[in-house]
Amino acid sequence: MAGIKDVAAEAGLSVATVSRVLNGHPSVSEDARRRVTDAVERLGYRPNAVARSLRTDQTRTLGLVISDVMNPYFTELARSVEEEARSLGYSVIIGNADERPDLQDHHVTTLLDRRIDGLLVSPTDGGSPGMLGAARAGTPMVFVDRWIPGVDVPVVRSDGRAAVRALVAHLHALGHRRLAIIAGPAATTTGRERVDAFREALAAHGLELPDPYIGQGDFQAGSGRRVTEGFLDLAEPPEVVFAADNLMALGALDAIRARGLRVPDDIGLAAFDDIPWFVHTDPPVTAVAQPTRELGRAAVRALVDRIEGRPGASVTLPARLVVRRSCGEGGPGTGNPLSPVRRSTP
Amino acid sequence: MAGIKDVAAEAGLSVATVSRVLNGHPSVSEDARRRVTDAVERLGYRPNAVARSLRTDQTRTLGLVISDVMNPYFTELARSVEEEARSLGYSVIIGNADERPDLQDHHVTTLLDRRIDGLLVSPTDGGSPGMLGAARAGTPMVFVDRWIPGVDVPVVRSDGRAAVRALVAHLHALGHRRLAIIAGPAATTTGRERVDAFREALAAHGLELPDPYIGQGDFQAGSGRRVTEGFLDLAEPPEVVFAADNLMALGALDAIRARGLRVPDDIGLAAFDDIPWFVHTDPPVTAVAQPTRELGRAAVRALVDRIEGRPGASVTLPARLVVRRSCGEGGPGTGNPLSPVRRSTP
DNA sequence: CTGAAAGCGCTTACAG
DNA sequence: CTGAAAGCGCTTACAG
Repeated sequence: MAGIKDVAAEAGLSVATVSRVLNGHPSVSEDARRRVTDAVERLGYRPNAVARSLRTDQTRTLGLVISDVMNPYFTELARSVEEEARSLGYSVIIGNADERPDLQDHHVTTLLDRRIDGLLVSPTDGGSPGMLGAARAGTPMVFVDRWIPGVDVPVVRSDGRAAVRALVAHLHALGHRRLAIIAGPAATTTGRERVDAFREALAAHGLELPDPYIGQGDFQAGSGRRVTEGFLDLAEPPEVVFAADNLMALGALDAIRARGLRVPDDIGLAAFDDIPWFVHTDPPVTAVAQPTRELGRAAVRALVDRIEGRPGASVTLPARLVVRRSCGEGGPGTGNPLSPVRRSTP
Repeated sequence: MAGIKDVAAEAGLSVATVSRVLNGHPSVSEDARRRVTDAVERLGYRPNAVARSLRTDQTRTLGLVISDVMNPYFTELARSVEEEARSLGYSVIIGNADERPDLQDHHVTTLLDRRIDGLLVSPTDGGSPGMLGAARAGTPMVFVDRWIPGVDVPVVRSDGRAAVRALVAHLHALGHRRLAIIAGPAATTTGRERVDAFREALAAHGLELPDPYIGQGDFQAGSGRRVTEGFLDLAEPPEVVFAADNLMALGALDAIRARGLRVPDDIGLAAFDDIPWFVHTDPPVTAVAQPTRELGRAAVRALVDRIEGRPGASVTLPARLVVRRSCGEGGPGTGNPLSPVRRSTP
C-alpha cells in the first residue's frame, strides 16, 4: 500500500509538503498542490489514519456504549448518533453492553485503549469502575438516555413525566383502577424514574401503587414475561400493565397470549418507547414515544462541543403519549379528549 | 496518561522489558515480570492501541458494513458478529449503509483508512468501486447474506429455496393461486434469489408469476407500502403477498390496514426473515426464518481464518418456514402436513 | 513556500 | 534475560 513517501517521490517534493496539501495547509504553492493531488490520484494513496492519530493525538472517533442494541429504541438512537457524527466528521464505534455491567466496562476500556475522542454512554447500572474512571480522568463524555447521579457529565435524555401523567389520565378515564408496572432495573435512572412518574400520576388520581403491582424487570423480554405471569397469578390481577420499555411489553404480550388471554378485554397493556410494530400488534399498543432521533443528535452535539473545548450542555426533551387500542379504548375514531396524540397509521 | 516509559521508570527497567511482559513474551525473569505488573497496577497504565497498531500493522478490529441497521435481521446479525469477534479477541466497527451505495463506499473507505484487519460486508448493490477495490487489493474480506458474483471472496449466507418451496406448497394447499411478491433490489443477490425461488416453486405447482405480480421494492418499509398499494389497485389483486424482507412486510401491513382491509381474510401476507414481533402482529405472520446467529458466527470465523492465513470457506445454511396465520390457515392446532414447522408462541 | 528532522507510543530484531 | 536503537506513517515547529 502506497505511503506518504511514495507520494512525495512521485510528486518530486518532500513528505512535509505532501502532508501540507493533504491537510489543506494554506502556505503551499498552487503548483505543488497540483503535483501532489496528481500523485495521490495516480497512486490511489489514502492516508493511514492510525499513524495520523498517533501523531495528532486525535482519532476523530466517538465511542457509543449502549445498553442493548437489540432494543429498537437503542438501534434508532445509535443510527441517529452515527448520522450526526458523520455530518460532523466523526466516526462512531458502538459497544453493546447487553445490560451487563461487565460488558459495559469491557467496551469502555477497549474504546479508551483505542483513544476515541469522546464517549457517549447509556449506563447499564449505577456506574461500573471503568466508566467512573473515565469520567474522573476527564475523558470528554456525555450520558444519553440514562445517567449516573453525582457524576459531572452532561445528560441528554427525555422526560416522560408528562406523557406518563397523560397515560394514567387516559387509563383512569377508561375506568381502570388497578394499574401495575413492569419496572426497569432500580440501578438505572430510567428504571427508577418511570416507576416514580407512574406512582405520582396515580397519586394525582387518588390511586396507590401497591408492592405486588410493581414487578422487577431488567428491560429485556424474558423479564416482562416472568413479571406478567406473576401479575396474572395474583388473587386480584391488575387491569392494566405498563411495561417500562418495549422489550418487556413484548414479553408481557407473550405471557398473556400463552394463557389464552386477550388484550385489552382480559387485561390492558401500555409501553414506554414506541416502535413501528406497535401499530400492527394485536391490538395496537398504546405507548410513550421518545424523540429518539433528536436525542441522538443532541447527544453528539453536546459531546463534540466538549471535545472541541466548548461547554456542552445537558438537554431534556419531552416524550409524548400515543394512544392506540391496547388499554380498552374504542380505537381511532372514538373521541377522547384525554388522548393528546392519536395515530392509527404511521 | 501514563505511557510505557513511565512504567519502565517506575519498574526500574527498560521499555523493551516492559513491552515484553505486556505481550507475554517468554524470556522475562519472574522478578522483572512482577515489577512491571506492579508498576502497571500502580500507574493504572493501559497500552495505547493506536501506537501498537501502527507498529504491528494490525488493529485486531473487524469492519462490518451492513445494508440497514434498522432492519432487525441485520441488527441481530451485527450482534452475533460482535459476540463471536469478541470471543476471538477482535473488536468490530459497524458501518450502516442504509441501502445506499455511496454510504456503503464511505464506510468501506473509512474502515480501510483505519486499517481494520478484515471486512465483513453485505453489499447494497452490484459492487461499489471502493468495495471492489478492497477485494482486489487483497483485503481479507467475506460477504455475508448478500454477495457479488464474480468477486473471489468467501460467502456466508442462507439458502431459502427449500423454505420458499414449503411456503408455496402451504399457500397452494390453502387454495391460493394468485401469488405476488414484493421483491428486493435486482442489484442484490438476495433480491434476485428470492424472486427466482418463488417463481420456481410456483412453477412446480403449475403456477405463473406474471409481471404485474412482481413489485419492485428496496427492502425498506416505504417500498413495501407503495408496492402493496399497487397490487391492491389491480383489477385482479393477488390473494397472497410475499414480502422479500420483514421491513417491506411492515409496509405491506401499513398499506392493507390503510385501506381498511384485513389479513388474511381480504389478502394473505408472508415474509422473508422472521422476527419476534411477527408472533404478535395482527394476525401473526408466516415467515421464512434465517439462522441469523449462526450466519454471524460463521462469517466471523471465515474472516478470521483469512486474516490469520487459513483458507476461510464459504458457508450456506438452510432457512426454514414458520407457519402462522397470515395466509388464511386455521391457525395453530389445525393440522396441516405441508407446514414443516409450526410455532404459536416463542 | 519548502525541506530536514524530531517525535507520537509502541514492538522487535540485534547484541550482549 | 535485558537494553539500546531503529522504525511503523504520519505532522509540525524550526530554519531557510
